Amino acid sequence: MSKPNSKQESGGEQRRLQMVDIARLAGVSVSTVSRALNGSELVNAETRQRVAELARSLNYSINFGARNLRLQENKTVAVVVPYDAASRQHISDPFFLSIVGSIADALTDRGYDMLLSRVDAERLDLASHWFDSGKAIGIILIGQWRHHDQLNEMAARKLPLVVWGGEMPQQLYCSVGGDNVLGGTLATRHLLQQGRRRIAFVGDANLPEVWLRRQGYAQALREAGVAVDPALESPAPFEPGVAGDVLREFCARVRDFDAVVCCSDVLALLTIQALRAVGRSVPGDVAVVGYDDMPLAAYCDPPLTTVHQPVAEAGAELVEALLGQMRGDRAEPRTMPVYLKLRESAPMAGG
Amino acid sequence: MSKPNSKQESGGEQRRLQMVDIARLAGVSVSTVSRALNGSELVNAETRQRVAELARSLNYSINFGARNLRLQENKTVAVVVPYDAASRQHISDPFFLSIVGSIADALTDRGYDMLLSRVDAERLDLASHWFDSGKAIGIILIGQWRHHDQLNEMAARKLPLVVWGGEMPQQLYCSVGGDNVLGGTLATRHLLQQGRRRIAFVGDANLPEVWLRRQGYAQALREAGVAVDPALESPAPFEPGVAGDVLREFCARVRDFDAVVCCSDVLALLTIQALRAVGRSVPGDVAVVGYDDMPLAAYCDPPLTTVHQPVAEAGAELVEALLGQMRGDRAEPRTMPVYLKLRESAPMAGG
DNA sequence: GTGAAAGCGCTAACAC
DNA sequence: GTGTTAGCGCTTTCAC
Repeated sequence: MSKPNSKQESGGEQRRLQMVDIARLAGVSVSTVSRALNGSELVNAETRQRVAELARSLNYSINFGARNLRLQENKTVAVVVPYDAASRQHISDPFFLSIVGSIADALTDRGYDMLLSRVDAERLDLASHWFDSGKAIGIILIGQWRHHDQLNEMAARKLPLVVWGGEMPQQLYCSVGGDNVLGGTLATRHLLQQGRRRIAFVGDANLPEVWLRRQGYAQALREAGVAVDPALESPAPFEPGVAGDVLREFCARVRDFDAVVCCSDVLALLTIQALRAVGRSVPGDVAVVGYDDMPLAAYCDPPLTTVHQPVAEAGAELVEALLGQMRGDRAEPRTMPVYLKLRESAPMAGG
Repeated sequence: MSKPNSKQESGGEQRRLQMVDIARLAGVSVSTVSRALNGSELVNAETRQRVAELARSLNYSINFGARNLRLQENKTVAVVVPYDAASRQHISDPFFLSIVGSIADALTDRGYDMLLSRVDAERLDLASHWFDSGKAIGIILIGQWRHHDQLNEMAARKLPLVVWGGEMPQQLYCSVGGDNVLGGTLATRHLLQQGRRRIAFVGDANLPEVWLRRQGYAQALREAGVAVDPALESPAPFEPGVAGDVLREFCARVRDFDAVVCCSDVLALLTIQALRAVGRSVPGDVAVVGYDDMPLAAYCDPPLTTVHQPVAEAGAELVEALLGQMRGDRAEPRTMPVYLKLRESAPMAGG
């Protein structure tokens, strides 16, 4: 036997209404209620109407747990944001947060629910839990971080998975992302056009997206006949705390550069602060290009020239890729266009 | 009869493992597997071990839908972010996004899952759907917006609900928020101390939090013997697009003020832009205080003096309030301390 | 210590 | 057109 619900209903706790209650009140069977509420043609229009009204007036809504169990279906997608376990940083980069918002919209539009969670960036594979436990029918992971390998394993397990990030060689999983190589190229080419020649690069190239952006950066330099100088690279991570330290040290030690390509707007802001701390002006002494074009980029000091990422479209694209995958489509990685947004930190008229 | 699962397993789709599979492989019954996996003392230690290992090696995780249905329990909380239906803006204010991150952490720490969704700010009551449908055991709503009344109704229905926002007169629901009156007072008092006398107020006082902040603002002015001048109030909403227009118009029309208290950091940035557009400097001509102390506030131009909200603690506080409520505690509103973070936009040494 | 069986709230054959 | 019934994957009494 079993009576999980048998504990006395305490105080004002409202017992959740169920179909049997509606059925009793409407004087029909539960099947009829079920059919009526699902708009089945099988049930008399008058009955259907009556049941629907009763349910609405009683504020009844169906128990989705039960429904999903019975139907073997689920309309929940897990969105997972990795975090740095070492620093235990909160989800805070405005770009990631914007992407999450965009996904929320896209899922809502398609009638899906969104389960938001975090996972240790060193154990991306743990995200599979959401699928294995049946809590979600698929997973959207925000960023590849350092574990391309884990992602490939997950894909090999046939996990419905889409990752925001760049397309890498030997990639089994489906990724959706901005065109990182192009972004790196656009940023660098713009600086070169303004007459800058000693261009630094800020970002941790262990991350696939950064690695791709650096390719674009190197390629633009080569096109212009400028040598790539490893001394001008600062592997700052995305976490603002650590990054600030790294950049202060870098700007204090290295001074022979006149421009910087940064891999996020937050990094650009931190770079600008570090430069000012050592008495260099932006864009006068050093032109700075950011990445992401976060909503606040236009209101910074100076307003940031930055590579615009298609955040608004990203949500829809990620969701479509996931749903497509579950319909059995080939999980082709997708790369979305990016463009350079010109503002003051690296203006048109060379500084 | 029923065979919802009968559709031929297509291609590589992995069928989800269930207890019966583990049971068969372990040569025991499902009951034993269930007990073993739940660490029941009733089952032989050796068997328990064996089953646990088998399950792990097969990547089995329990089906929570079924478990919850059977146990009449659910560890999912709905977090709902209202949006402006007119402008259909994305969730974008960094402050709200930070709060969501903070809640995500707090829920994870306590073993709860988070369902994130949006709701039309004019129909906050629709958030009750998550509870009514059994998808969530409680609701955390980010902001009261204009519908104190709807929130009261929801509370009257005994909905497990906690709202981020200010404590208002005749409030039936449980709110958790920063001390808005104090925030308004601190900001205003600081400006007065720097010798400013014509202090503008930017924010839509139809929103409870803004209304409370304005009380603090007015109170500080009165303390100092300065008259409150309605001409110095600009009811800019939180949406950056609309707010930008409102503020540009305001700054073009009204010029006899030397300081501004803004109800968010984003509004502060927009105000600074609008002031510059009409040739006024910050903090030289006008000192500006923001609200929220968003992560980027320190990196703006100029770095923002702002009222720091306890974002990191907010998540835990909201979650505790919700869980407490479900344990039957009185749903007392909670007000958390705030403080003024001094930076350049309204510095100490009067300007 | 373990298994058989009932039932959580719902849907969909299958009867009538 | 509507009711009866089985069963989705799990937990737990009850029997052994």
